Amino acid sequence: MEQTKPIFTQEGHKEDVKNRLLDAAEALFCEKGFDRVSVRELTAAAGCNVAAVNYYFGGKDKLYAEMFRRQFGTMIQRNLDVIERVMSQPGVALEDLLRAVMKPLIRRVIENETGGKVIRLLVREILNRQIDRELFARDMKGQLFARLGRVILQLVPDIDPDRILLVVLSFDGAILHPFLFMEFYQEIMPDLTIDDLLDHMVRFVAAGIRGYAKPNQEGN
Amino acid sequence: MEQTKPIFTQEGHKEDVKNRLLDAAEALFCEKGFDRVSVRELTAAAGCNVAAVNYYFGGKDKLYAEMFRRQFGTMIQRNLDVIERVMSQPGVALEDLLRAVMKPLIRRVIENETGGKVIRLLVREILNRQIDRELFARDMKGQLFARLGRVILQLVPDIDPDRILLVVLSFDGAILHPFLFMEFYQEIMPDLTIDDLLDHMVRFVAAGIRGYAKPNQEGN
DNA sequence: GTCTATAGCCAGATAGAC
DNA sequence: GTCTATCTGGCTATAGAC
Repeated sequence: MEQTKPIFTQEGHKEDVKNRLLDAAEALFCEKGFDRVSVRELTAAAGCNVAAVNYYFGGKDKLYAEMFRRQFGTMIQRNLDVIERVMSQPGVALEDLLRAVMKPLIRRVIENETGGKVIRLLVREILNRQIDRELFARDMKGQLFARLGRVILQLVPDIDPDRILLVVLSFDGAILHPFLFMEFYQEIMPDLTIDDLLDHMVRFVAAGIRGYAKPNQEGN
Repeated sequence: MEQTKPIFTQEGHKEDVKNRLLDAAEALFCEKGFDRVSVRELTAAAGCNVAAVNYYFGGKDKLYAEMFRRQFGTMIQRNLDVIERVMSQPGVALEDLLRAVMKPLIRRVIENETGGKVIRLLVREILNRQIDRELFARDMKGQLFARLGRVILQLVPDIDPDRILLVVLSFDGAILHPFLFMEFYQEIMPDLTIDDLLDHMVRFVAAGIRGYAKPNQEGN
Protein backbone atom coordinates (compact mmCIF):
# COMPACT_ATOMS: atom_id res chain seq x y z
CA MET A 1 0.00 0.00 0.00
CA GLU A 2 2.72 2.45 0.94
CA GLN A 3 4.79 1.02 -1.93
CA THR A 4 4.27 3.81 -4.40
CA LYS A 5 7.78 4.52 -5.63
CA PRO A 6 8.73 2.89 -8.91
CA ILE A 7 11.08 -0.04 -8.30
CA PHE A 8 11.54 -0.99 -11.93
CA THR A 9 12.34 2.30 -13.54
CA GLN A 10 13.79 3.02 -16.92
CA GLU A 11 17.33 2.99 -15.53
CA GLY A 12 17.05 -0.61 -14.37
CA HIS A 13 15.52 -1.80 -17.62
CA LYS A 14 16.18 -0.68 -21.13
CA GLU A 15 13.16 -2.71 -22.23
CA ASP A 16 9.71 -1.27 -22.70
CA VAL A 17 6.81 -0.84 -20.33
CA LYS A 18 5.61 -4.36 -21.06
CA ASN A 19 8.74 -5.95 -19.64
CA ARG A 20 8.80 -3.65 -16.65
CA LEU A 21 5.25 -4.70 -15.89
CA LEU A 22 6.20 -8.38 -16.12
CA ASP A 23 9.09 -7.82 -13.73
CA ALA A 24 6.88 -5.92 -11.31
CA ALA A 25 4.32 -8.72 -11.56
CA GLU A 26 6.88 -11.37 -10.61
CA ALA A 27 8.06 -9.40 -7.61
CA LEU A 28 4.67 -8.36 -6.28
CA PHE A 29 2.51 -11.39 -7.07
CA CYS A 30 5.10 -13.74 -5.56
CA GLU A 31 5.21 -11.67 -2.42
CA LYS A 32 1.51 -11.15 -1.83
CA GLY A 33 -0.55 -13.32 -4.18
CA PHE A 34 -2.85 -12.31 -7.00
CA ASP A 35 -5.71 -10.88 -5.00
CA ARG A 36 -3.55 -8.85 -2.64
CA VAL A 37 -1.86 -6.91 -5.43
CA SER A 38 -3.73 -4.10 -7.11
CA VAL A 39 -3.23 -2.83 -10.62
CA ARG A 40 -2.32 0.47 -9.01
CA GLU A 41 0.60 -1.14 -7.16
CA LEU A 42 1.79 -2.92 -10.28
CA THR A 43 1.84 0.19 -12.38
CA ALA A 44 3.42 2.23 -9.60
CA ALA A 45 6.21 -0.35 -9.30
CA ALA A 46 6.69 -0.39 -13.06
CA GLY A 47 6.70 3.37 -13.21
CA CYS A 48 3.81 3.73 -15.61
CA ASN A 49 0.18 4.74 -15.43
CA VAL A 50 -2.69 2.52 -14.31
CA ALA A 51 -4.10 2.06 -17.79
CA ALA A 52 -0.98 0.27 -19.07
CA VAL A 53 -1.92 -3.16 -17.71
CA ASN A 54 -5.15 -3.13 -19.68
CA TYR A 55 -3.52 -1.64 -22.72
CA TYR A 56 -0.65 -4.15 -23.01
CA PHE A 57 -2.14 -7.33 -21.55
CA GLY A 58 -5.89 -6.84 -21.61
CA GLY A 59 -6.33 -7.08 -17.85
CA LYS A 60 -4.69 -8.01 -14.58
CA ASP A 61 -5.42 -11.73 -15.04
CA LYS A 62 -3.81 -11.84 -18.47
CA LEU A 63 -0.65 -10.26 -17.10
CA TYR A 64 -0.64 -12.92 -14.39
CA ALA A 65 -0.91 -15.74 -16.92
CA GLU A 66 1.79 -14.24 -19.09
CA MET A 67 4.15 -14.09 -16.14
CA PHE A 68 3.72 -17.84 -15.53
CA ARG A 69 4.09 -18.70 -19.18
CA ARG A 70 7.46 -16.98 -19.35
CA GLN A 71 8.95 -18.52 -16.21
CA PHE A 72 7.51 -22.03 -16.46
CA GLY A 73 8.42 -22.35 -20.10
CA THR A 74 12.06 -21.50 -19.51
CA MET A 75 12.20 -23.80 -16.50
CA ILE A 76 10.95 -26.79 -18.47
CA GLN A 77 13.37 -26.01 -21.27
CA ARG A 78 16.29 -25.72 -18.87
CA ASN A 79 15.42 -29.12 -17.42
CA LEU A 80 15.27 -30.71 -20.86
CA ASP A 81 18.64 -29.18 -21.71
CA VAL A 82 20.18 -30.55 -18.51
CA ILE A 83 18.91 -34.03 -19.35
CA GLU A 84 20.35 -33.89 -22.87
CA ARG A 85 23.68 -32.69 -21.59
CA VAL A 86 24.11 -35.35 -18.92
CA MET A 87 22.85 -38.20 -21.11
CA SER A 88 25.28 -37.34 -23.88
CA GLN A 89 28.21 -38.27 -21.67
CA PRO A 90 29.62 -41.82 -21.61
CA GLY A 91 29.08 -44.11 -18.66
CA VAL A 92 26.28 -42.15 -17.02
CA ALA A 93 24.80 -43.65 -13.86
CA LEU A 94 21.32 -43.07 -12.49
CA GLU A 95 22.81 -40.98 -9.69
CA ASP A 96 24.43 -38.64 -12.20
CA LEU A 97 21.12 -37.95 -13.88
CA LEU A 98 19.30 -37.37 -10.60
CA ARG A 99 21.94 -35.00 -9.29
CA ALA A 100 22.16 -33.06 -12.53
CA VAL A 101 18.40 -32.46 -12.58
CA MET A 102 18.05 -31.69 -8.89
CA LYS A 103 21.03 -29.46 -8.33
CA PRO A 104 20.05 -26.35 -10.30
CA LEU A 105 16.50 -26.51 -8.98
CA ILE A 106 17.53 -26.68 -5.34
CA ARG A 107 20.19 -24.05 -5.84
CA ARG A 108 17.62 -21.75 -7.38
CA VAL A 109 15.27 -21.98 -4.41
CA ILE A 110 18.03 -21.75 -1.79
CA GLU A 111 19.42 -18.66 -3.42
CA ASN A 112 15.89 -17.29 -3.46
CA GLU A 113 15.79 -16.50 -7.15
CA THR A 114 12.67 -15.04 -8.69
CA GLY A 115 12.22 -18.09 -10.90
CA GLY A 116 11.91 -20.33 -7.86
CA LYS A 117 9.31 -18.08 -6.30
CA VAL A 118 7.23 -17.98 -9.47
CA ILE A 119 7.17 -21.77 -9.63
CA ARG A 120 6.07 -21.93 -6.02
CA LEU A 121 3.30 -19.52 -6.81
CA LEU A 122 2.32 -21.64 -9.80
CA VAL A 123 2.07 -24.72 -7.59
CA ARG A 124 -0.08 -22.67 -5.29
CA GLU A 125 -2.40 -21.80 -8.15
CA ILE A 126 -2.54 -25.38 -9.39
CA LEU A 127 -3.57 -26.41 -5.88
CA ASN A 128 -6.48 -24.06 -6.11
CA ARG A 129 -7.30 -24.78 -9.72
CA GLN A 130 -7.48 -21.08 -10.55
CA ILE A 131 -5.13 -21.27 -13.50
CA ASP A 132 -5.27 -22.99 -16.85
CA ARG A 133 -3.98 -26.43 -15.96
CA GLU A 134 -4.35 -27.64 -19.54
CA LEU A 135 -1.48 -25.58 -20.77
CA PHE A 136 0.96 -25.76 -17.89
CA ALA A 137 0.55 -28.98 -16.02
CA ARG A 138 -0.26 -31.33 -18.86
CA ASP A 139 1.47 -30.03 -21.95
CA MET A 140 4.66 -28.67 -20.48
CA LYS A 141 5.26 -30.98 -17.59
CA GLY A 142 3.95 -33.95 -19.55
CA GLN A 143 6.70 -33.43 -22.09
CA LEU A 144 9.37 -33.28 -19.37
CA PHE A 145 8.01 -36.35 -17.59
CA ALA A 146 7.97 -38.38 -20.80
CA ARG A 147 11.61 -37.54 -21.47
CA LEU A 148 12.60 -38.32 -17.89
CA GLY A 149 10.81 -41.66 -18.06
CA ARG A 150 12.70 -42.63 -21.20
CA VAL A 151 16.13 -41.83 -19.84
CA ILE A 152 15.46 -43.53 -16.50
CA LEU A 153 14.38 -46.68 -18.37
CA GLN A 154 17.58 -46.41 -20.35
CA LEU A 155 19.67 -46.31 -17.17
CA VAL A 156 17.66 -48.89 -15.20
CA PRO A 157 16.23 -51.18 -17.87
CA ASP A 158 14.43 -53.65 -15.60
CA ILE A 159 11.68 -51.29 -14.52
CA ASP A 160 8.26 -52.28 -15.80
CA PRO A 161 7.57 -49.65 -18.50
CA ASP A 162 3.94 -49.53 -17.41
CA ARG A 163 5.06 -48.23 -14.03
CA ILE A 164 7.65 -45.74 -15.17
CA LEU A 165 5.28 -42.79 -14.87
CA LEU A 166 4.74 -43.50 -11.19
CA VAL A 167 8.49 -43.60 -10.71
CA VAL A 168 8.89 -40.26 -12.45
CA LEU A 169 6.13 -38.76 -10.35
CA SER A 170 7.85 -39.91 -7.16
CA PHE A 171 11.04 -38.33 -8.43
CA ASP A 172 9.11 -35.13 -9.00
CA GLY A 173 7.71 -35.35 -5.48
CA ALA A 174 11.20 -35.72 -4.05
CA ILE A 175 12.31 -32.55 -5.82
CA LEU A 176 9.21 -30.56 -5.08
CA HIS A 177 9.16 -31.11 -1.34
CA PRO A 178 12.31 -29.15 -0.47
CA PHE A 179 11.52 -26.79 -3.33
CA LEU A 180 8.27 -25.84 -1.65
CA PHE A 181 9.22 -26.13 2.01
CA MET A 182 12.81 -24.92 2.12
CA GLU A 183 12.05 -22.54 4.99
CA PHE A 184 10.77 -25.46 7.02
CA TYR A 185 13.86 -27.54 6.22
CA GLN A 186 16.12 -24.73 7.30
CA GLU A 187 14.09 -24.11 10.42
CA ILE A 188 14.25 -27.65 11.76
CA MET A 189 17.76 -28.41 10.41
CA PRO A 190 19.67 -25.13 10.59
CA ASP A 191 23.04 -26.72 9.80
CA LEU A 192 21.84 -28.45 6.63
CA THR A 193 24.03 -27.59 3.66
CA ILE A 194 22.93 -27.70 0.07
CA ASP A 195 25.31 -30.59 -0.56
CA ASP A 196 24.01 -32.60 2.38
CA LEU A 197 20.51 -32.15 1.05
CA LEU A 198 21.49 -33.09 -2.48
CA ASP A 199 23.38 -36.18 -1.31
CA HIS A 200 20.38 -37.29 0.65
CA MET A 201 17.95 -36.72 -2.18
CA VAL A 202 20.10 -38.54 -4.72
CA ARG A 203 20.60 -41.49 -2.42
CA PHE A 204 16.95 -41.74 -1.40
CA VAL A 205 15.52 -41.45 -4.89
CA ALA A 206 18.11 -43.71 -6.51
CA ALA A 207 17.40 -46.40 -3.92
CA GLY A 208 13.67 -45.93 -4.45
CA ILE A 209 13.99 -46.35 -8.20
CA ARG A 210 16.34 -49.34 -8.00
CA GLY A 211 14.32 -51.03 -5.28
CA TYR A 212 11.23 -50.51 -7.32
CA ALA A 213 12.81 -52.13 -10.32
CA LYS A 214 13.66 -55.34 -8.46
CA PRO A 215 11.14 -55.72 -5.69
CA ASN A 216 11.82 -59.12 -4.24
CA GLN A 217 12.44 -61.72 -6.90
CA GLU A 218 10.28 -64.29 -5.22
CA GLY A 219 9.19 -65.73 -8.51
CA ASN A 220 7.27 -62.89 -10.16
CA MET B 1 -21.91 -14.63 -6.12
CA GLU B 2 -25.19 -16.22 -7.15
CA GLN B 3 -24.78 -18.63 -4.23
CA THR B 4 -27.19 -16.99 -1.84
CA LYS B 5 -29.24 -19.93 -0.56
CA PRO B 6 -28.18 -21.37 2.79
CA ILE B 7 -26.39 -24.68 2.27
CA PHE B 8 -25.77 -25.44 5.95
CA THR B 9 -29.18 -24.86 7.48
CA GLN B 10 -30.45 -25.85 10.86
CA GLU B 11 -31.74 -29.16 9.51
CA GLY B 12 -28.28 -30.32 8.51
CA HIS B 13 -26.69 -29.32 11.78
CA LYS B 14 -28.08 -29.38 15.27
CA GLU B 15 -25.09 -27.32 16.39
CA ASP B 16 -25.09 -23.59 16.72
CA VAL B 17 -24.30 -20.79 14.30
CA LYS B 18 -20.59 -21.06 15.11
CA ASN B 19 -20.32 -24.60 13.77
CA ARG B 20 -22.42 -23.81 10.72
CA LEU B 21 -20.03 -20.98 9.95
CA LEU B 22 -17.02 -23.28 10.30
CA ASP B 23 -18.62 -25.76 7.92
CA ALA B 24 -19.43 -23.04 5.42
CA ALA B 25 -15.86 -21.77 5.73
CA GLU B 26 -14.43 -25.19 4.88
CA ALA B 27 -16.64 -25.55 1.85
CA LEU B 28 -16.22 -22.07 0.44
CA PHE B 29 -12.61 -21.25 1.29
CA CYS B 30 -11.45 -24.59 -0.13
CA GLU B 31 -13.34 -23.95 -3.33
CA LYS B 32 -12.32 -20.35 -3.96
CA GLY B 33 -9.57 -19.27 -1.57
CA PHE B 34 -9.65 -16.69 1.19
CA ASP B 35 -9.79 -13.53 -0.90
CA ARG B 36 -12.47 -14.76 -3.28
CA VAL B 37 -14.96 -15.51 -0.52
CA SER B 38 -16.85 -12.65 1.07
CA VAL B 39 -18.32 -12.55 4.54
CA ARG B 40 -21.65 -12.13 2.82
CA GLU B 41 -21.28 -15.49 1.07
CA LEU B 42 -20.18 -17.22 4.25
CA THR B 43 -23.10 -15.98 6.27
CA ALA B 44 -25.54 -16.70 3.45
CA ALA B 45 -24.26 -20.29 3.24
CA ALA B 46 -24.48 -20.68 7.02
CA GLY B 47 -27.97 -19.20 7.05
CA CYS B 48 -27.21 -16.34 9.40
CA ASN B 49 -26.67 -12.62 9.17
CA VAL B 50 -23.49 -10.90 8.06
CA ALA B 51 -22.56 -9.69 11.53
CA ALA B 52 -22.20 -13.23 12.93
CA VAL B 53 -18.65 -13.75 11.64
CA ASN B 54 -17.45 -10.73 13.56
CA TYR B 55 -19.51 -11.58 16.60
CA TYR B 56 -18.35 -15.20 16.98
CA PHE B 57 -14.82 -15.11 15.59
CA GLY B 58 -13.77 -11.47 15.60
CA GLY B 59 -13.30 -11.20 11.85
CA LYS B 60 -13.03 -13.14 8.62
CA ASP B 61 -9.34 -13.94 9.17
CA LYS B 62 -9.95 -15.39 12.65
CA LEU B 63 -12.62 -17.70 11.27
CA TYR B 64 -10.12 -18.81 8.62
CA ALA B 65 -7.47 -19.62 11.23
CA GLU B 66 -9.96 -21.46 13.40
CA MET B 67 -10.99 -23.64 10.45
CA PHE B 68 -7.36 -24.71 9.94
CA ARG B 69 -6.79 -25.32 13.63
CA ARG B 70 -9.70 -27.72 13.80
CA GLN B 71 -8.82 -29.77 10.70
CA PHE B 72 -5.04 -29.82 11.02
CA GLY B 73 -5.18 -30.71 14.70
CA THR B 74 -7.40 -33.72 14.13
CA MET B 75 -5.30 -34.82 11.16
CA ILE B 76 -2.08 -34.83 13.18
CA GLN B 77 -3.81 -36.68 16.00
CA ARG B 78 -5.20 -39.29 13.63
CA ASN B 79 -1.73 -39.87 12.24
CA LEU B 80 -0.26 -40.30 15.72
CA ASP B 81 -3.02 -42.76 16.59
CA VAL B 82 -2.36 -44.79 13.44
CA ILE B 83 1.33 -45.01 14.33
CA GLU B 84 0.59 -46.19 17.88
CA ARG B 85 -1.84 -48.79 16.62
CA VAL B 86 0.45 -50.30 14.00
CA MET B 87 3.52 -50.25 16.23
CA SER B 88 1.72 -52.07 19.01
CA GLN B 89 1.41 -55.16 16.86
CA PRO B 90 4.06 -57.90 16.91
CA GLY B 91 6.45 -58.38 14.00
CA VAL B 92 5.80 -55.08 12.29
CA ALA B 93 7.81 -54.37 9.12
CA LEU B 94 8.69 -50.99 7.70
CA GLU B 95 6.22 -51.57 4.89
CA ASP B 96 3.39 -52.05 7.38
CA LEU B 97 4.09 -48.71 8.97
CA LEU B 98 4.34 -46.88 5.66
CA ARG B 99 1.13 -48.36 4.33
CA ALA B 100 -0.78 -47.71 7.54
CA VAL B 101 0.19 -44.04 7.51
CA MET B 102 -0.31 -43.49 3.80
CA LYS B 103 -3.55 -45.34 3.24
CA PRO B 104 -6.03 -43.14 5.13
CA LEU B 105 -4.43 -39.98 3.75
CA ILE B 106 -4.62 -41.09 0.14
CA ARG B 107 -8.11 -42.46 0.62
CA ARG B 108 -9.19 -39.14 2.05
CA VAL B 109 -7.99 -37.16 -0.95
CA ILE B 110 -9.26 -39.67 -3.52
CA GLU B 111 -12.70 -39.67 -1.98
CA ASN B 112 -12.52 -35.89 -2.00
CA GLU B 113 -13.26 -35.42 1.67
CA THR B 114 -13.37 -31.95 3.13
CA GLY B 115 -10.43 -32.71 5.41
CA GLY B 116 -8.20 -33.39 2.43
CA LYS B 117 -9.19 -30.15 0.79
CA VAL B 118 -8.52 -28.12 3.91
CA ILE B 119 -5.02 -29.58 4.19
CA ARG B 120 -4.37 -28.70 0.56
CA LEU B 121 -5.48 -25.17 1.25
CA LEU B 122 -3.20 -25.06 4.29
CA VAL B 123 -0.24 -26.10 2.14
CA ARG B 124 -1.19 -23.35 -0.24
CA GLU B 125 -1.14 -20.83 2.57
CA ILE B 126 2.18 -22.09 3.90
CA LEU B 127 3.60 -21.64 0.40
CA ASN B 128 2.60 -18.02 0.51
CA ARG B 129 3.54 -17.45 4.13
CA GLN B 130 0.20 -15.80 4.87
CA ILE B 131 -0.61 -18.00 7.85
CA ASP B 132 0.96 -18.49 11.24
CA ARG B 133 3.64 -21.03 10.45
CA GLU B 134 4.80 -21.12 14.07
CA LEU B 135 1.73 -22.91 15.26
CA PHE B 136 1.02 -25.25 12.40
CA ALA B 137 4.17 -26.19 10.63
CA ARG B 138 6.59 -26.35 13.54
CA ASP B 139 4.66 -27.34 16.60
CA MET B 140 2.14 -29.75 15.15
CA LYS B 141 4.06 -31.28 12.30
CA GLY B 142 7.28 -31.23 14.30
CA GLN B 143 5.66 -33.50 16.86
CA LEU B 144 4.48 -35.94 14.20
CA PHE B 145 7.87 -35.97 12.47
CA ALA B 146 9.68 -36.68 15.73
CA ARG B 147 7.45 -39.66 16.42
CA LEU B 148 7.81 -40.94 12.86
CA GLY B 149 11.58 -40.65 13.09
CA ARG B 150 11.68 -42.70 16.27
CA VAL B 151 9.57 -45.56 14.94
CA ILE B 152 11.44 -45.71 11.64
CA LEU B 153 14.72 -45.95 13.56
CA GLN B 154 13.16 -48.73 15.58
CA LEU B 155 12.26 -50.67 12.43
CA VAL B 156 15.45 -49.92 10.50
CA PRO B 157 18.08 -49.46 13.20
CA ASP B 158 21.09 -48.88 10.95
CA ILE B 159 20.07 -45.43 9.76
CA ASP B 160 22.34 -42.68 11.02
CA PRO B 161 20.18 -40.91 13.64
CA ASP B 162 21.56 -37.58 12.49
CA ARG B 163 19.99 -38.15 9.10
CA ILE B 164 16.62 -39.49 10.22
CA LEU B 165 14.90 -36.13 9.83
CA LEU B 166 15.83 -36.01 6.16
CA VAL B 167 14.39 -39.49 5.73
CA VAL B 168 11.16 -38.46 7.42
CA LEU B 169 10.94 -35.37 5.23
CA SER B 170 11.33 -37.48 2.10
CA PHE B 171 8.59 -39.74 3.38
CA ASP B 172 6.44 -36.68 3.86
CA GLY B 173 7.26 -35.55 0.32
CA ALA B 174 6.22 -38.93 -1.07
CA ILE B 175 2.84 -38.64 0.66
CA LEU B 176 2.27 -35.01 -0.18
CA HIS B 177 2.85 -35.28 -3.92
CA PRO B 178 -0.20 -37.39 -4.78
CA PHE B 179 -2.07 -35.66 -1.99
CA LEU B 180 -1.60 -32.34 -3.74
CA PHE B 181 -1.69 -33.42 -7.37
CA MET B 182 -4.23 -36.21 -7.45
CA GLU B 183 -6.08 -34.64 -10.38
CA PHE B 184 -2.87 -34.67 -12.37
CA TYR B 185 -2.22 -38.32 -11.46
CA GLN B 186 -5.70 -39.30 -12.59
CA GLU B 187 -5.40 -37.24 -15.74
CA ILE B 188 -2.19 -38.84 -17.01
CA MET B 189 -2.95 -42.32 -15.58
CA PRO B 190 -6.72 -42.78 -15.80
CA ASP B 191 -6.60 -46.48 -14.92
CA LEU B 192 -4.60 -46.00 -11.74
CA THR B 193 -6.30 -47.59 -8.75
CA ILE B 194 -5.82 -46.52 -5.17
CA ASP B 195 -4.15 -49.86 -4.43
CA ASP B 196 -1.74 -49.54 -7.35
CA LEU B 197 -0.76 -46.14 -6.08
CA LEU B 198 -0.35 -47.33 -2.51
CA ASP B 199 1.73 -50.32 -3.58
CA HIS B 200 3.99 -48.06 -5.56
CA MET B 201 4.42 -45.55 -2.78
CA VAL B 202 5.16 -48.19 -0.17
CA ARG B 203 7.68 -49.89 -2.41
CA PHE B 204 9.40 -46.68 -3.47
CA VAL B 205 9.67 -45.18 0.01
CA ALA B 206 10.66 -48.44 1.70
CA ALA B 207 13.45 -48.92 -0.83
CA GLY B 208 14.51 -45.32 -0.38
CA ILE B 209 14.71 -45.69 3.39
CA ARG B 210 16.49 -49.07 3.29
CA GLY B 211 18.88 -47.98 0.57
CA TYR B 212 19.64 -44.88 2.54
CA ALA B 213 20.44 -46.91 5.60
CA LYS B 214 22.93 -49.14 3.84
CA PRO B 215 24.40 -47.29 0.90
CA ASN B 216 26.92 -49.82 -0.48
CA GLN B 217 26.53 -53.15 1.17
CA GLU B 218 26.28 -55.53 -1.73
CA GLY B 219 26.51 -58.56 0.55
CA ASN B 220 23.73 -57.97 3.06
C1' DG C 1 -27.93 -13.14 20.59
C1' DT C 2 -29.58 -11.74 16.19
C1' DC C 3 -30.33 -8.71 12.64
C1' DT C 4 -30.51 -4.43 9.22
C1' DA C 5 -28.58 -0.60 7.41
C1' DT C 6 -24.81 1.95 6.42
C1' DA C 7 -20.23 4.01 6.85
C1' DG C 8 -15.92 4.23 4.72
C1' DC C 9 -12.86 2.41 1.69
C1' DC C 10 -10.63 0.41 -2.42
C1' DA C 11 -10.90 -2.27 -6.45
C1' DG C 12 -10.56 -2.94 -11.97
C1' DA C 13 -11.73 -0.98 -16.07
C1' DT C 14 -12.24 2.70 -19.35
C1' DA C 15 -13.41 7.22 -21.78
C1' DG C 16 -11.24 10.67 -23.69
C1' DA C 17 -7.49 14.45 -23.53
C1' DC C 18 -2.88 14.89 -25.19
C1' DG D 1 1.37 5.29 -26.73
C1' DT D 2 0.58 7.58 -22.46
C1' DC D 3 -1.97 9.54 -18.93
C1' DT D 4 -5.80 11.48 -15.70
C1' DA D 5 -10.18 11.37 -13.96
C1' DT D 6 -13.97 8.88 -13.09
C1' DC D 7 -17.56 5.26 -13.26
C1' DT D 8 -19.48 1.39 -11.01
C1' DG D 9 -19.47 -1.91 -7.81
C1' DG D 10 -17.60 -4.77 -4.22
C1' DC D 11 -15.79 -5.29 0.28
C1' DT D 12 -15.31 -5.55 5.84
C1' DA D 13 -16.68 -3.89 9.96
C1' DT D 14 -19.83 -1.79 12.99
C1' DA D 15 -23.59 1.04 15.14
C1' DG D 16 -27.72 0.47 16.94
C1' DA D 17 -32.75 -1.53 16.70
C1' DC D 18 -35.04 -5.54 18.48
